[in-house]
Amino acid sequence: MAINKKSEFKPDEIMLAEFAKAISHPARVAILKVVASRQSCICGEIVDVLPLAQSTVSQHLKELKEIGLIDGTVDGAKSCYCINWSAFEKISAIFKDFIDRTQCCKDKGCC
Amino acid sequence: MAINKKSEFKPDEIMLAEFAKAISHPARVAILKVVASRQSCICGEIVDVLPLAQSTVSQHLKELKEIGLIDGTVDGAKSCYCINWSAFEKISAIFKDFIDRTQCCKDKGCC
DNA sequence: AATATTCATCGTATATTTGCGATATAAAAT
DNA sequence: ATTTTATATCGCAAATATACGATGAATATT
Repeated sequence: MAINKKSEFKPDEIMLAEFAKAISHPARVAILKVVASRQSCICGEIVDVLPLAQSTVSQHLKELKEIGLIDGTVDGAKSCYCINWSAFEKISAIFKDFIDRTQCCKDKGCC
Repeated sequence: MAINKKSEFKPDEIMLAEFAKAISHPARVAILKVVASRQSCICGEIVDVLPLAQSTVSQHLKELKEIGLIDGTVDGAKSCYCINWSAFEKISAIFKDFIDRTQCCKDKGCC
């Protein structure tokens, strides 16, 4: 590949693609659902309900944390994760905006 | 990796992840925007506005076609692409449903 | 008929992702 | 003090994704 062309696109296109990538693996979708439904939970609880090794789950958690969708705080020997709701809302808005703007092309025949 | 664990997740989690993957690259986001804004357009027009080689664009178009987001029809020597609106709406609904269901965890403290 | 245009596909190189076991670290329990 | 528990990180292997040039097939132009 040699060169990474991603940076040559528009900032909003890059941002949307990055957020989409964050939920582009069923494990991360599942993790978000578990964390959201329990308000907060420790890593071990997530490992228990996923068909993945602890180290793999930890890696997915790290990715979700890096994109900002979840927060992780150390609680003794445990790590407690929860949804970062303000980030979640911002990302949701970007998704909905993309959908609406695209949809508008169908309805109005313009953009 | 040896084993692909994706299939061990729930169907709706797999579906959401697949759709997210379809827009997880800025090139594909850009392609969708171009195709939608012009109602339909030929491959060459997309190549003209993207910083990618023709073969690379063709590959991204193929991915979008495989997930169903766009339709492609041969028009002489040219290939004409357009948004598959019914697929787009279905996918939009899946995204919005995920967002709403997650959001509900914040508001109601349950799921 | 010969040439040019348009585009999909193939082959290839490189980068990234996915997944796991092993290990390290820190806290908790014994 | 030792052992157990919880989790992050490292190192590795395999799978996927990204990107391009070359080629082929089909249509269009000359």
